[in-house]
Amino acid sequence: MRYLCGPQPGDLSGLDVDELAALNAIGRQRALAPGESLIWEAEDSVLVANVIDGVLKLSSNTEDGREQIVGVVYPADFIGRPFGGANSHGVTALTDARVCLFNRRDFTAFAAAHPQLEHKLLERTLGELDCTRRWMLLLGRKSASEKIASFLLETRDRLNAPKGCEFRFEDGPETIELPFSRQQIADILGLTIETVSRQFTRLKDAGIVDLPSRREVRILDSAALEAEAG
Amino acid sequence: MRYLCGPQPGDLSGLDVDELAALNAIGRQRALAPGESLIWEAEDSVLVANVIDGVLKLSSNTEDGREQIVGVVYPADFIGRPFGGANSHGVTALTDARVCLFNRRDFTAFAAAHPQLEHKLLERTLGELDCTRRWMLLLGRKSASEKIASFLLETRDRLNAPKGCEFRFEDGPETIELPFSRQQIADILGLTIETVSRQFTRLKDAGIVDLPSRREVRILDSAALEAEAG
DNA sequence: CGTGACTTTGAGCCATTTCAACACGCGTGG
DNA sequence: CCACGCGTGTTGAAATGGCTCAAAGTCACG
Repeated sequence: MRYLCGPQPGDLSGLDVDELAALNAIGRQRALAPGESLIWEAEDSVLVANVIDGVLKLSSNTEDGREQIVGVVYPADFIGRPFGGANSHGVTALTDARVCLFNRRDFTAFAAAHPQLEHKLLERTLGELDCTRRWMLLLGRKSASEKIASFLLETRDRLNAPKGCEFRFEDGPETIELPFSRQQIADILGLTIETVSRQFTRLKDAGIVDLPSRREVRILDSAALEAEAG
Repeated sequence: MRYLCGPQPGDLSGLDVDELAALNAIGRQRALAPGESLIWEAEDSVLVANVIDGVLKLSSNTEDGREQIVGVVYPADFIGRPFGGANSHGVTALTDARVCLFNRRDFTAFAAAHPQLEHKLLERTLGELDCTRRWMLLLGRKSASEKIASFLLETRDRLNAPKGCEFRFEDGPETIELPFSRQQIADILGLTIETVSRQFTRLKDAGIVDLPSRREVRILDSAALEAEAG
């Protein structure tokens, strides 16, 4: 069960090599430091971007400052609204990141010339919609412990996503390096930072995970985690 | 602010009339009674459907029976996974409904022949993704009273969606006819049925709404509702 | 080392859930 | 026409999971 959205079957890497090169040619690259936001400037300025490297969050906020992270994007993911309306979510780098920006005019023209791209984008977007909807079950109906367990499993799978074709026959204790602070985990799961912290120490005390450092989690008993995930 | 997803700018009604007719020709119509589910049968059987009439829910469930409604679809909305993977959510009629079903083979062929359709579908899907993400803020971060207020405003807007081009200059007390039971409202908002009920009577006691019957809500003070929506 | 940001831990509280009883509306059948 | 039963909704009282507030602990970095 995957929630946070990663490379889908309709990954853009499925594009022709020369198409990809052409696409990159019309974009300009930009580096982001952790905490830095991509602001969608003027109307016909930057509207779409492709993540080259790093991890970014999409977030939604209430007027009084509460935040909900509504998506986490990894390399090869697309962000932005290719067509139509104003952009609706903040986009902020969680790690050092590089993105490739396109302005609307160029991107629209490119899409028109390459129906293949639109098709891939559609497949990708449908996949993300599915992921996002699954995540709603977690937000609306799961307890704190279920949320944490689901989150850890999800993040492990996401970070282990096959980059090449390495298969992983052995899955003993795996250490995952979280690109998130406790506060960000709380904002992903709809919890408070204290609850996240308490759940982590509970899992550690139960021998289900080990916490070598603030940003590392070593899963010792993934069966137990899966049982907790609900 | 709109959450539940309705006709987007990329509404399929933007298709040519003859294209729409051709699309309808390759589908078969099916009627559903309230509570009846659309099951996605064999691999290359029904995979996509277009809502003609009625209201349906998309829902996600935990193994132990908790449910979260992850989307509500109205006439002219599309449901299903046009390409790739297994369908991930249950689809159940909330009212009497009619849908137009397509099997994958036909639909894929049609899409290939009509790039316009894919484009519209992409716009539509991007819009739904935005709506769904906004809904996550509600699920993860809002209190029961904020959820209820948001829900009522959202449902009012959705049910009042312009069918023709009638503008509504006067917006005095409006009665909305909910296509949802209390339990379904709870499953949309990630609450219990009791909490939903209590919030409704609180709003009634405060003079913000009137409740002529179980399925009707008359909004008396929409400003107050908006203030509560967070 | 010292400073500041982040994290953990504790204690009390409160919103929502849980559990349980009751009310309403409506169709069926006596 | 009324009695009955059943699904649905409401109301109450008690329990509780997660939140809030507060303080102490860690770590990275100058």
